[in-house]
Formats: sequence, structure tokens, C-alpha cells
Amino acid sequence: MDQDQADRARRARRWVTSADVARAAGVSRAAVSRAFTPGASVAPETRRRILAAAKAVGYRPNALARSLNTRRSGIVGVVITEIANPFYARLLEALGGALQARGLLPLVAVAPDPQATDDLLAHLLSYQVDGVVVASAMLSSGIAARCAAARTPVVLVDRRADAKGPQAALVGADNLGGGRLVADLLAAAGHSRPAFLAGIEATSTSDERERGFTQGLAAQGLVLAAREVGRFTYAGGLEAAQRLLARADRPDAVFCANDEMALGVIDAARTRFGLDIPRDLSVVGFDDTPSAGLAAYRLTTVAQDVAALAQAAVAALEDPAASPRRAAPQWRIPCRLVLRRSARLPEGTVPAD
Amino acid sequence: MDQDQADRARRARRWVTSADVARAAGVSRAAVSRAFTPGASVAPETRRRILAAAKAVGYRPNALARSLNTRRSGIVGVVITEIANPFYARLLEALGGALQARGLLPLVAVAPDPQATDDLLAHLLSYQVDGVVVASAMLSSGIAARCAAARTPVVLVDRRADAKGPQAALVGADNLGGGRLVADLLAAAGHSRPAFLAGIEATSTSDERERGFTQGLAAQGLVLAAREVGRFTYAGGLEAAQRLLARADRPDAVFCANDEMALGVIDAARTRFGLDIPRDLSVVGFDDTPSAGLAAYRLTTVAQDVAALAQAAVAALEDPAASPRRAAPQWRIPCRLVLRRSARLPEGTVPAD
DNA sequence: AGAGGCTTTGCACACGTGTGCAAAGACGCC
DNA sequence: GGCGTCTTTGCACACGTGTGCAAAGCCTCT
Repeated sequence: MDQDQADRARRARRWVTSADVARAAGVSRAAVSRAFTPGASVAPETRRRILAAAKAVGYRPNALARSLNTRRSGIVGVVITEIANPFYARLLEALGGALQARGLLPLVAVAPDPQATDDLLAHLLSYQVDGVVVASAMLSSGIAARCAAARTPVVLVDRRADAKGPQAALVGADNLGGGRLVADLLAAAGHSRPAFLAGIEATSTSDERERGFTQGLAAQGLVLAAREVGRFTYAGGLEAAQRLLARADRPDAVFCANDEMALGVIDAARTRFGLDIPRDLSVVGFDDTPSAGLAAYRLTTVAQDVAALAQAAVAALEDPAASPRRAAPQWRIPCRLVLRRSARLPEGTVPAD
Repeated sequence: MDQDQADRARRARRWVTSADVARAAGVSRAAVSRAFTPGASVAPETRRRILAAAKAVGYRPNALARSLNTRRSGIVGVVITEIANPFYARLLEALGGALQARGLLPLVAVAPDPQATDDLLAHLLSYQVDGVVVASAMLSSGIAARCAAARTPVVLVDRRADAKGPQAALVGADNLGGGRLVADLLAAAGHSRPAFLAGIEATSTSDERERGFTQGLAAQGLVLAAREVGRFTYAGGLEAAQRLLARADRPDAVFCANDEMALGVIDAARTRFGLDIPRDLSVVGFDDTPSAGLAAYRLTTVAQDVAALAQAAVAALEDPAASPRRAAPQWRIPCRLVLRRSARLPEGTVPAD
């Protein structure tokens, strides 16, 4: 009696376990485990009875315990900075959806700065994550080696890895192609003095967009008239425009490495130089952020297919070839030009809105 | 010899475990465990030797196994919808930071719609999360009961729980106070026909902001001149403004339940009615989204202290009183008015930018 | 009816860690 | 030197689940 009472008191503090269900359904604990494992060998009638008993006592398998011996946690680590940046916010949302569609869940680490990535990644790794998605942060060679040792697939989204050490799989927008699209557009609209506004130097996204742009211009017989750096921010765009538009040979078009800087350029052009967009200056951005569609801007921009990006990242995770090795696989998602009104339109084209 | 070789082969596929470290350091496995537990009883010299050995073999404790018998996973479930909404994106970023500061990590579930919340929450719960933060989704009474049974603290951010069943702790901005701030501002600026643009009916955030607004107006001897609903979206704001501004007794000020709708109202007022903001119409938003600061809008708005919101949510999680019970504790974070140029300024006040 | 094959079930071990308990060792005091 | 106290260490069990293996049950075919 006393023993029973003590037992009851202890039970009350514990979770409902598979043993409770087994007792309730009159089967062994192994049968309960099998009832919750899709392909397992259980008689349909037994499974039904067990599931009913489980529902009655409010049982759900403990994912932690399950992970411990299946060696699959169902968790994917995600390292990301500046979620407040609309592009990364959309990416995270799409990534979450893509993971959930496969029964996975993202364990998110917000990196205050790129240096913090290593510690966070180590923390994520201690949860035996089934994979890691690193967005907007460098991957140090040290941590990459650890992932390789743990046989944990790593996917970099829109970033290139540290040159040294094992390479990780890479998923990203086709920045080169996007840059070329803009070059073609500006050339077709008859611009002659195109400028480029970079984000942060030595960033793969900014670099690739620039290379694609200049290559595209060259193919059309044009050269870059000016170049500035705007740190990927609105304020940076304002400042860069100040320098860019004060030049004697003012550019007649600016391609910005992201939308936020493009909005800054437009505002500076209007308020500080009294220019009309796009009559006096064409401005093109990158990302197709929500603000780009606002009536006051109607920014022509290059849209990334965020959903496809997320799908590819998850697919790369499941592909064993994604685990760090010598030859790093790459997935490149095509970009799409969104024609609005911040850039002069070539003959015969119509804006999206 | 053969046995040893087979053993070695199996080891190669396994993770580095505490037993490996114990062997390397010449101590028992228990000592290794204690070396990694801050307050545990180990001789300093022994701990040093063990940590050195651990570093040498590349050992990090398995968080899953640890969670299994400490009953603390170090994971906090976060249910959130529409991360793409800048306010929730900032919230998630702040939440991640606040959790990490306490050694916790957010396991994020993206709810495609409020109905999906229950399944996702159940999934999160199976990972024995130490707590759950629900943002932007209702909490059904069924799942609330399950959390209570599992003794898992639940915090609702900016949402009220289902009226029935156990209540969860609630953290949110002081929406009533925010609404009153706007009422006072508009009254002080001499407006006589204030309108309100609601987000989604029966949403606690929209309702509370409206109540604070109308109460504040009443205190100043004013009444609501008109009221519309805009679904919290830019497009909804455009449409609502269409109806609002076509009225014979056109309002001279509109308070919108969030910034996105406010931007829609401004754009509709300018492009479809040729109004000047703020000469012909004052517009005020809520949230202080990044777009609100853009030069083309300079939206006067009510800023929520997102960092404080996140801090409070984490604090509420750690407070045992936050676990579902009869009396639900509430945390209310004060709001701050950000004066820009989309609303007429009272005498003697100066805009923020 | 009996043999053979297939399905279903339970036992027992494994996953990697934390921790109560007791034993062993170190140290100071009389 | 002996005793008591405090620190340090190891044993062994617990956490909750999955799964290989063998036993048992069932069906079919001869």
C-alpha cells in the first residue's frame, strides 16, 4: 500500500512512457514501439489497440530517447544572422516549411556576428542534428572538419566556405545570371553609363552579382562608369548615392547588390539631387523585398526563388554527397527579373504592376 | 586481435563518447561526466586533465543523452507564423538572442495557418522542450492541457489564449497604452475626425489598440469618425483607404493597427485621391517596421520594444508561475511614440528624423 | 495430420549520459 | 598513531526508446 502510494507519487512526476501504454494495452513495450514505427512488424489489430490505449493515456513517443539509438534526431541546425533582413526572413520561413514537410524541425542559432558562428555550430552539433544549414556566415575550416568527422551534412546558403579545409555543399541563387539579366535590361533600354553599388567587399553574393553584371555589360560593349560600396544597408545606399550622383559624369543607371541599398539610392536621388526616377536615373535592386513593391518606389529588381532555394537546401542535406569532401557540389537557382518602374523600360516591354 | 579489429571498425562509425575520454585520461566515465558539469565534485587537477584529454580526442557531451536524464533539454519550442512579417522577424531574432544568452536554443515551428498550431506544438513537445513560446497563433485548450500535464511552461506573445481551458502566461506590448498615445497625439494636433483601421477582427492586438485609441479619444471629447478593416496587409490598407477616403465626411486622420496597412493608406491617399500627407490627412501606424523610416513615407508610428518583449518572454518561461494554471500572469511592455512626418505635429514637438 | 513457411510477439541489449551511494583517500586534531 | 571529517572517485542504476534474435502462433499445402 505504502509502496504503491510512493510509486504513484513518483509516476505523477514522470512523463507518460511506452511502458504505461504497454500495460494499458496488455502487450510488451516492444509492441508499443513498433506500433509507432511506420514499417514495423505488428498485426493491424494490435496496432489499432495500442494506438487507442496510447491516445487514452496521452502518450507520445519521446523524440529525444528515440533519437538516441536511431541516430537520427529529426533536427536540422540552422545558423543565420540578421533575420530582420527581409530576404533572410523569407528564407527562414521557406526553410522551415520545407523541413517540416519532411518531418524535420529547424534548431535555429542566431549569430550576432560571423565570428560567433563556430561556437553556435558546436552547440547545435551537440544535439546530434541531422544536418546543418548555414546562411549568411562563414564556415571556418575547423568546424567544417568537425562536421565531417561527425558525418553531418552541411549546406551553405548564398555563402562560400573558407577556402582552406573541406568544402561544404553550396546552394545559392544564380547571382551571375541575375547580374547579366540586369546588364541586358539596362543595355536594351539604351543606358550608356551604368554604375554598380556593391554590398560588402569579399562577399560572394555581392561579388558574383558584380561579375555577372560587368560580364553582361562587356558583352553589350559597355563598361562600368562608376562603383561604390553600400554595406547592404539603406543608410549605406543613401551615402553611396551622395558620392555617385555628385560626379561630373553622373551615371544614368545604378544596379545595387540588394534592394535596401536601392531604396536608399532612390531617396537620395530624389530628395538631394531632385532627380526623377527613372527619367534621369534608372535604379535596379536585388532580392525583391516586400518594400520593393511599394507605390512610392516600384523598384525594378531581380527576384530570387526563395522557395526553390529552401527546397534545394533540404535536398542537398539529404543527399549524402553533401557531406564535406573534396569536390563540393553546387546548386544554383535561376533568378527572375521583376520589371517595375524604377528603371527605364526597353521598347515593347510592360511593367509587372 | 580479430576482436580488437572489429571493435575498432565499429568505433570508427560511432561518435566520440565519454568512455573514450575516460580511457584516454585514465579515469572513470563518471569523472568525465562531472568534469563537464559546472558545480560537480571533481578535483581541479583531475578536471583539467580530463578536459585536456577531451579536447585531444574531440569530445563534446551528447546533449540528447544528457537531456534524457536531466529532464532539461535546453530547447525551447517557438511557434510562429509569417516570419516574413518584419515585426515577427525582429521578434524571432530578439528571442533567439535572449534564449542563447541563457544557454537555450529555439526549436522553431512555422505555422502555415493557425489551425496547424496544434500538430506543430505536439511535435515540439515530443522533444521535451523546456518551454514553448507561441507567437501569432491561437493556443487551443486541448494542447494547453497537454502542456500543463507535461509541466511545460507556455508563453503567448501578443495573443490571447482560447477562453476555455487553462490559461497560459501572456507577454505583449501595452497595446492599450499605445492606442492612447496616438489618441493624445491626434487630439493635440487638432484633429476632429479620427478613423481607425483594424487588422483582423477578434485579434487581441487589433482589438486592444482600438480600445486604447477610442478610450483616449473619449477622454479628449472625440469620437471615432469611421472604421474599416484591412487584414494587416498593404493591399488591405489600399482597399480600406479607398472606402475610407471616398466618404463625404472624410476623416482627417487614420490610425492603423499596423505599419503595412498604414503604408497602403498613404499610397492610396496620394495616388488615388491626390492628398498631401500630412496636410490633408494624418496617418499613424504601429510596430515601427523598417519601411516606416523610408524617406518616401516617414511614418509616425508606435514602436514596440522588441528586445524587452523577448526578454520578458524568456523570463516568463523560467518563472514557474508561467505554467498553465487558473490565474494567467501578464507582462505588458510599454510602447513608445515615434514622431515622423506622416502625421501633423502638435505645437512645439519635433520629429525624430 | 504433419511439415514448412510466414507473421507476430517478447526478451534483452544498446544508445550516451547524470547521479546517489558507498568506499577510499587526504588531512587536521588530540 | 588513531580518530573523525571532508574531499574525491568509481560502481551501478536510471532516463525512454529501437531492434536483432529467437520463440510462438497461424495458415497452407501435401
